[in-house]
Amino acid sequence: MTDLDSPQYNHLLKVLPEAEYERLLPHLERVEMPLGEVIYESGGELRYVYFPTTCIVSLLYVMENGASAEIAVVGNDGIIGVALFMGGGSMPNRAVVQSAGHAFRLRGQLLMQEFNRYEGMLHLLLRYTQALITQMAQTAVCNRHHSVDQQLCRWLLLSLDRLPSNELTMTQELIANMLGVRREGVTEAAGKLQHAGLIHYSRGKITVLDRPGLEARVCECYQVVRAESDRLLPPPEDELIAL
Amino acid sequence: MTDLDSPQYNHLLKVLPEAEYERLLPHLERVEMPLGEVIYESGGELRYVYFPTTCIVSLLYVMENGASAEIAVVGNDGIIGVALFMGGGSMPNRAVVQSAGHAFRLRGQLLMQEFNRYEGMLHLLLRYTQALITQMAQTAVCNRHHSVDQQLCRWLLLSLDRLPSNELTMTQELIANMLGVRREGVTEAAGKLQHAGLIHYSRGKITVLDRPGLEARVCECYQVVRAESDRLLPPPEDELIAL
DNA sequence: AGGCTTATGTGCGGTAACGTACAGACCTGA
DNA sequence: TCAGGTCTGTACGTTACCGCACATAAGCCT
Repeated sequence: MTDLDSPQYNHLLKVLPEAEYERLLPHLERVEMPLGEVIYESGGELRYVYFPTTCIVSLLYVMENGASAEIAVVGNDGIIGVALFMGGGSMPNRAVVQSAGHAFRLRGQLLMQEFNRYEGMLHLLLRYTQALITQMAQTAVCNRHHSVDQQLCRWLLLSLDRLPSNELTMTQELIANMLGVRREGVTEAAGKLQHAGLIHYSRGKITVLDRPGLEARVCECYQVVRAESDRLLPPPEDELIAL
Repeated sequence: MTDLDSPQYNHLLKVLPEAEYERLLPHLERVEMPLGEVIYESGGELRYVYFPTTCIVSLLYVMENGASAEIAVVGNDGIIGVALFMGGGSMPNRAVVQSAGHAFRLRGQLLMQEFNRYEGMLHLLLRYTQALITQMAQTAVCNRHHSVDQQLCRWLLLSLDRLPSNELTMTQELIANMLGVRREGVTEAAGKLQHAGLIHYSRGKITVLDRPGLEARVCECYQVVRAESDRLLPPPEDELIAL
């Protein structure tokens, strides 16, 4: 397994052709990503893009009345700031650190140079964006058709996939914001999972005890997203054992 | 206003640089798009991309149990087959003709040549994809937080924006499939709108009588999608009067 | 005209999630 | 050790939507 502190703990940086990675390396700046930090505000300018390594970032949409919903989640499998190379200039949603850790950031201009000049970066980023689109679409479907219980399982598994351990720091209140449901709804759903022995949590720490158990309860949405991501961006070989 | 039968009735083809459009023109094949036709099946291969002119195509996700939900809608503002140039190869969802009409199709290989060789096409398509992403994200939020009434307004307005007339051929049953709700729910919501004098419908024909009235009832989601689309891809000048 | 199909309207009980309110548990720091 | 904040558990009435069942109505074919 790649070192947790290396930029290559991020999958995109890892699978980038050697030459392109070497060019970027001197410009990658390791930054702390504390819980709750807002990386981008909706409509804000895109100075930097971020390659998460040990953190997880949520793409949130916040509505006029303050209600919110998570649209997608990005960890060491991806990049924050897709709108930059898509040509949008600004993000249409907010990006918030959902799980503290680190990321490597890169000036937008530098990424664009690489994106415009060399095929490797372009194709890689576009493939990742395609996976991100799948995740968003699946979120829409899940919001419509599945219960809070199922969505909680999906959310836990998606987070787990992006973390080195089986423990996450996250209050039920925050999870509720992500899922766009009431805090009490999460309490109830989480209570069931705890009762079934699948997780253990206390005051903002959730430990997953039985991952297969979660997978048995989750709706199809999780597997769809997972399968499409794996198809588009095969995980680094040294992680295949963990599957 | 551009001729309904011209490829340039499609906005993307219209704003494409002259030289690139000329190159594509001989390869654009006008095809009939009958109501209900499945353009792509989920997971299918992408032989052609489609530039709708007078038709509307829905991107649908169909679940294991048969329930469905519309993720986005594409008309003369866009292109069907984004996954091709994103590198996915296959679509993760189904594309169905939601309103009959015509489109121009192009072999995937030809689009890719243009995409890889000339900047105009690449940047244009990426910007459109960014708008599509916004639409998907907003669909996810709308599914979570808004009532069937509001969603119906949004859906009608999005469809209306992509049609030359104010009449659409669409049963309540089909609308229900798109929104992922019960047919009876649509009946009720549509009844309210009809009662308020905003629309008139009978047996699969819906006529919008009072567009501003719909806009007054719709949730913020519609305007967000509309604004972002206009920002990323300004509509052709000869349509600006209609705003 | 008559019968079939398809589209729409309506009503009723069931349920999942909501809004609100509050109580207990735990953690931290004075 | 006590106070105050944060996190979690629980309870209750309300609402929106669901699932089903059935009635009505409009078009279509022979």
